[in-house]
Amino acid sequence: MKPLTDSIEAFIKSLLDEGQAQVDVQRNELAQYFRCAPSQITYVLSTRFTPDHGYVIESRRGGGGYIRIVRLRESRGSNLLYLINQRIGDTISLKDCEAIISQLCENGVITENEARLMRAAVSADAINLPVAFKDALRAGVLRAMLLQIASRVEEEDA
Amino acid sequence: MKPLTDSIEAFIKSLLDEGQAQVDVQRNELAQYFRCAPSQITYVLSTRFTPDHGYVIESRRGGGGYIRIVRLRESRGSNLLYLINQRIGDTISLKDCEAIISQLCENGVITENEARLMRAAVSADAINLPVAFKDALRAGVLRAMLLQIASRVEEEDA
DNA sequence: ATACTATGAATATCAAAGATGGTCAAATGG
DNA sequence: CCATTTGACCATCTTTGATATTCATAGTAT
Repeated sequence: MKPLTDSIEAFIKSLLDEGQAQVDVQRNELAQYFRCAPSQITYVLSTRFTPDHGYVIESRRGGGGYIRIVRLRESRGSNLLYLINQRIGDTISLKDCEAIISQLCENGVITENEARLMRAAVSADAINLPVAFKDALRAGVLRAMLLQIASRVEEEDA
Repeated sequence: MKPLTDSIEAFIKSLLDEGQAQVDVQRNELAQYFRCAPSQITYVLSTRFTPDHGYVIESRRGGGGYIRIVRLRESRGSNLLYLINQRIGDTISLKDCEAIISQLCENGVITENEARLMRAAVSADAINLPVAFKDALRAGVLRAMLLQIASRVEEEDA
């Protein structure tokens, strides 16, 4: 008996294979379709659709709520997925951050203004914590921003 | 099923997009149009048209009553300084951050992509700390980014 | 005329109900 | 032991309805 997890995973991926970079699903609806507990859906998403696997999840509760599964784009030139999953660990220094941000800017992945914003967000001023925690916090902030960049739809560019 | 709130919000914004800085509506009339309880209108206004979002509401009860939605168009510099020096204190909630970021985007101070980056930087995921500290850290990160934006104002003003 | 009152026409408030998704630990199964 | 599956409980967002408040106007008493 193949576990449900695999079917649910395959089903979601089939939705994404229709060319879209993202799909919205309703947790309860999906759960009903597969006759399983709603938390099963959460389980599949949290084990098979992580940034590690090249996806991010956003969701909204309440009436009209949804879960959005976004496929991260393969970065051209700059290896965003590598940066997110390997390069940044639990902590990262300010210097390393700046190197990464500058590189993204030079490769045209982000604009000069976006680079400035990112530098500000990871700066020592922004992160007002004991030194021991700064690098950990910085890792989280940088990763979140890189995930955002990786989920941008491929289009305009500057 | 998209929630009514979103449609009502969009409708009001479309009214404002016709060049006017303000628009008067009648709560009951709007509610009838959307086939919802009048208090639904109040709900939308109080959650999506706050001063942080860049709007103020005035209203009058009784015969000939109305609700006036005024869009604030601040000069960029002064609004930024207000946000940096007054609005953001030692702590700020995620919701308030998001309102402020949306407002900057709607007023053309930042691009859509920059807004996304900023939201990512202050998101719950980015700031991996005990709840008690999140809001304090967030204030630092947002302030640092706003300072960065303020420092570019001179150059590209139209 | 002036002041007061009654009435109807709006909006405000607030709590409850409804509609989602999230979390976590326990049960289950290979 | 590890991955899956479930269920009870929680958090958040939307929608509604009952009740309170405010305002304009018409009517009434003096």
